[in-house]
Amino acid sequence: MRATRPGRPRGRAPGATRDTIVAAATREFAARGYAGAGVDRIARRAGVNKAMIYYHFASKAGLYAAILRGLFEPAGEQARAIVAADRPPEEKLDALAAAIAGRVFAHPDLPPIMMREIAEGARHLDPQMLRAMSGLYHSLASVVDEGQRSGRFDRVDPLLVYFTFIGPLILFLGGAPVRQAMTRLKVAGNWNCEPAALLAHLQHVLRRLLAPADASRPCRTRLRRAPQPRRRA
Amino acid sequence: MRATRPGRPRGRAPGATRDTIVAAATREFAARGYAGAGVDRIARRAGVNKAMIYYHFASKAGLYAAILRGLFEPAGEQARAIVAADRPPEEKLDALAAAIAGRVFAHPDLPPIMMREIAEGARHLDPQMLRAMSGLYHSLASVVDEGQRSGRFDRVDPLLVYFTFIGPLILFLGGAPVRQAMTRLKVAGNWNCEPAALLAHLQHVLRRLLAPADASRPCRTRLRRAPQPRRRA
DNA sequence: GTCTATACTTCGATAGAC
DNA sequence: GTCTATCGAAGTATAGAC
Repeated sequence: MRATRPGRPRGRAPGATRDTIVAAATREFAARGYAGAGVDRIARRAGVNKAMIYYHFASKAGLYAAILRGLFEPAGEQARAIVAADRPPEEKLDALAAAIAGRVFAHPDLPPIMMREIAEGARHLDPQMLRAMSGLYHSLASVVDEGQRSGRFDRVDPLLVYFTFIGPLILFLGGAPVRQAMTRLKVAGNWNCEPAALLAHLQHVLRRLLAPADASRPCRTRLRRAPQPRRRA
Repeated sequence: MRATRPGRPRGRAPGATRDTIVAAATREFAARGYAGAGVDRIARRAGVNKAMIYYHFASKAGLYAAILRGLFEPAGEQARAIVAADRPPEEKLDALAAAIAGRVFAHPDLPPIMMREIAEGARHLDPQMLRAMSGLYHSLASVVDEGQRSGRFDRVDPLLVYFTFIGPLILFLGGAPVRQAMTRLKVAGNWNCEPAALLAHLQHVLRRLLAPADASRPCRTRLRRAPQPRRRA
């Protein structure tokens, strides 16, 4: 462990400048998107000279990629550990949901960044990062599959299960500023709830969704192969 | 009905230039966001001179606002009509889901634009448009409330019901390009399903979520007032 | 209504002193 | 590692002819 060098501006420890930049840039990218973010603004936010950003990260794109790596990559390992555990699928599902949600709660910048990255067709994501993102889905899918094979879960397309969980999670948390604006507008009484309540709700939804069906009602949500109906490439 | 004037470039009907610009700009904004979109690129996409955009819309911001108005405002009326109908709440809920989903299916540019606007904290949305957006929620909330009062629906926070529906819808449809990229990467077997299957799934989720609970199990997802746990203003 | 040419600004990136 | 100064590209917007 090295001590802070006295001669350094603001008395920063080695490597601290880099971290400061990453933190500031994460917030800037989350708030304004890749195109909307300004290197000048990031530097001002971080209290760092703009040239330092290029010294450490070579380019705006390099900085952005470094941030995405740090946000997405660690998530997969945690998920894999949960899947590998020796527990009933119901518990694994709850644990998986809690782990993913906990990660997002801890990183409020993640939802806006993910929403934008999705909206942009993952333009800034290299194959490696795409794999990292899909790993989360595969973890959940394998738990769902496990439960379905043993007859403890109803048959529902794992992809739809995944989006049923991740969709509300991301949109709700990323939408907090909008809901605040609506609350200020007196447009509704209560436009928010605690993170813990959101997680409990999503776990509840998954349990009800995957509860074995009554024999009488056929399941309508089966996996289907489909042509792309969208016009954009 | 006026005929096309022969002297006009490309033989456009009056008002057609404006519509052409709107169509091209919608795709550009959906693909690259407000900041990322270029007036030059929009003009090129539309096959129109850049000056015409300023002639019709005064500014990039004006063009964007016009597009948002056209996308968001008509949605609310359809929803209100469904709520007002004399039908059991289960059917209203299904109809509401179908109407909202149908609108999004018909406008593939809507999900990316909404995701970005949410991520940006609705920076480009004026109070009027915020009200238009919240109207959709209020319609669904009143149906949920109706069903809960009559004991046909389980007690779940309407806000969470709303996000449980809209979250997967937006994220799944907006994420189609990303899933295509993942399919190309051979990262998973099937990363897609038909719109109709998605709608059926979401209706199924809502039905199961709102099905009256067994008397034995207490409902954990109640509405709560909460302080803002997020650091961004 | 349409087009050309251009003014003005912002922004990513670099050179070079310290 | 840090800072100042600046270049060049890209982008929004306008003036003015037709």
